[in-house]
Amino acid sequence: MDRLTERQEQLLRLIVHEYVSSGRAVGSKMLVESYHLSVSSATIRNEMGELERAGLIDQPHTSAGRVPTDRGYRYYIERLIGEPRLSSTEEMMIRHQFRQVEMQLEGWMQLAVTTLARSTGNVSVVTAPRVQAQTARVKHFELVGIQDHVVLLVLVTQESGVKQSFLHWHDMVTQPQLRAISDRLNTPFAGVNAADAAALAAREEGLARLVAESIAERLRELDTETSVELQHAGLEHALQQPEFAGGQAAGQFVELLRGGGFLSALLPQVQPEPADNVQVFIGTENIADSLHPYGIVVATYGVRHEVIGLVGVLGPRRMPYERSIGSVRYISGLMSDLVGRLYGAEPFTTEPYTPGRNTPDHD
Amino acid sequence: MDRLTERQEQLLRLIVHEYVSSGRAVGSKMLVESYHLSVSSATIRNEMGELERAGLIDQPHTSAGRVPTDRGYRYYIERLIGEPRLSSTEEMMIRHQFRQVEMQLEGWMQLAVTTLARSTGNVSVVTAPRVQAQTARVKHFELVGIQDHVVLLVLVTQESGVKQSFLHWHDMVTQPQLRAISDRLNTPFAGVNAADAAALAAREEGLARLVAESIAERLRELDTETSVELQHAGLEHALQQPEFAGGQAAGQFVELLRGGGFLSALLPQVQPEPADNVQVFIGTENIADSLHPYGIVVATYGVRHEVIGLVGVLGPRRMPYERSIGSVRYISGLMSDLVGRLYGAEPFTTEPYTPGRNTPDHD
DNA sequence: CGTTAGCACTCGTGAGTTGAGAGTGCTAAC
DNA sequence: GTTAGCACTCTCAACTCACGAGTGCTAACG
Repeated sequence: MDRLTERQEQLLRLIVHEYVSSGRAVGSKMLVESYHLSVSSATIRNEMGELERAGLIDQPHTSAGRVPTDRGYRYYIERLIGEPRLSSTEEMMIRHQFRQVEMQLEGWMQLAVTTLARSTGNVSVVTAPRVQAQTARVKHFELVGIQDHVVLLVLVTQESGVKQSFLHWHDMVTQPQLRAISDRLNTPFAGVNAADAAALAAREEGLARLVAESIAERLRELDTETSVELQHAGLEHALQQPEFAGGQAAGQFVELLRGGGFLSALLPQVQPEPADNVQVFIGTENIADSLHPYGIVVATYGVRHEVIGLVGVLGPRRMPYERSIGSVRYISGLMSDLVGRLYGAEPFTTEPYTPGRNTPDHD
Repeated sequence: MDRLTERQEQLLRLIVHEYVSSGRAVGSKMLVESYHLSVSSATIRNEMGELERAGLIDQPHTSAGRVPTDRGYRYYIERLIGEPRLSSTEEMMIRHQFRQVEMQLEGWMQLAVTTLARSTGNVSVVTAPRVQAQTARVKHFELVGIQDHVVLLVLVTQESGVKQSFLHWHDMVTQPQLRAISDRLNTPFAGVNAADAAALAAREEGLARLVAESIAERLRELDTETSVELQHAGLEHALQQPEFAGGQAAGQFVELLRGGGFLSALLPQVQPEPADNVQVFIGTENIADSLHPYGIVVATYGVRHEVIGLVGVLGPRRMPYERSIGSVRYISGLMSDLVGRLYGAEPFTTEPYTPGRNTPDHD
């Protein structure tokens, strides 16, 4: 499509703004009046005709106002809003809240998702950062007796992942016994991957074998893990939107979000790198049909090539993209920074993480 | 209120059934026709007048049919449905599903909540069983080096609770160093409660002090822990209900459920013991105003006096109480049984857990 | 040639209107 | 105690209808 004239762009901007905030199709006369434009409504109509021919806006029916199309939103985002940022006071307030919470991933995620929901008035989602290493390798494991027949296995991998599971053993288990196994096996298991661990397990007997097998099992899980946990917040906002008035649409939306279909539909179209790169998918731009009714603003966060999580905003196609992009960018930068501090100082880091321009560099 | 006549009870039963399934106020003529009653609609009207005078049913407006009041539902539950059970094939299918899942609390809870939601067509909730001991005492702790400056503390209490937290230390930490601390402190800390732990911590220095303080902190958390996690499922069902048509009501509902206000509103009115005792709260019977619009069917599950969790169904006042009670009772019995197996064989158990009559005793 | 006033036309929306239907209570007869 | 009949009430869905917001087109204007 060719570049629009200055005035057409201005017009498109107004239409998007007005439609997003009011939810009703916007007409020429109303636009002239409420924005005190210096041209008549007839001129606006002519220009609107242009925009419609360019496929940027659409009318739901004759004699209704115009509504932005997916392409219209796209043009708006690409060329009309630049790189939106939150106001500095807002950034400060968010930063301040993050400083309150202790140095724990859980808390950060929780805070990120609620902040984002509040800031955008839409549903926000976040996933835990996932280590990108192809194969998990043992760093260290520990056995803790919980009950006579129950043992807790805590497995720490070289990728800084911690995984725990309960083992049930038919005989009584004592702490010294566990200590002995742990002492004997930790050395041969160091640096071992799932396949190796399974091989090692085959040579063991009794409880030690159960432990070794369980380690192999956990490693396999870490390698093949696809079920990333999705946290979300702000569902109550979305349900207020007229788009979800009928129980039908609302039900589908909730199902998508909670049933887990959302992530698997979204992930294929998200570029994992570079982090903090905000990506927007509007309506039919989404690959998966199930996402067509929605607008999505996401960014990945984390340490380059190593740990990557997802943070984003989900709502009806009619959503405040400018604000959402700004918020997602800032939150993702913040999360990258925090995760970088947690993982960044590690020896296995090969490339240092460079904070993006939206990352707070002083506090 | 005095006992109703046989026919009045039958009538109330029909009204409840009809209203719950149709959602529309039920009138005399319609009742006579669709249930082929052997009396005329006029007689029904007279009887309905009685029921209305007794406060069991109500008409939303003149010339509308009747709708059960909270007291009407209460009467229905107390005297008209006995002790509802699921069909044996249904119980079998549920039991079968539980057998598929591994011996892990997480999985059980997940399964319980989804099964209950599907079975009742409403929102279901479940909390993890919480140990009832007044003061948590250390059984054993373990330190695992995660990174140079990060240590994972795994604390096991005598009540079989496992709690973990990350410690950040300004200097580099090695595994032998951790081993030394763990060896030295595990003995004096055995059986210690929060206050004692804090006292012991005061005598330590450096990293050991950090560890000891963190243990004391965790114990204190276990003692005062009020924020029980609530899992829920079946939100999509509830949103289909006409009661939640407007975004307003739906938003409040979601907020209640996810904002955590629900549990703190519910808990004060739930009797924790005995387990598997199904309790029903209808509309204004709920103490908290925020719960007035809803009907709630809950039971506690777990081991007597020791570990207690909550499982239940939440929906609009118009909900299938009979079915919900049956489902909740069965699921709670199942969960009690499972938790009993996990905790029951423990030495700290003083009274053996006796499975209720709804507990599967053969499999 | 861009802009604008005027005009004819479309069509969704919301406010009334209206009739059908479902409901009720009451009364008198069975 | 039951029921047929009746007068009455009130919701609901359908229908009409005028309004207004919107459009595109055309002709005139600077």
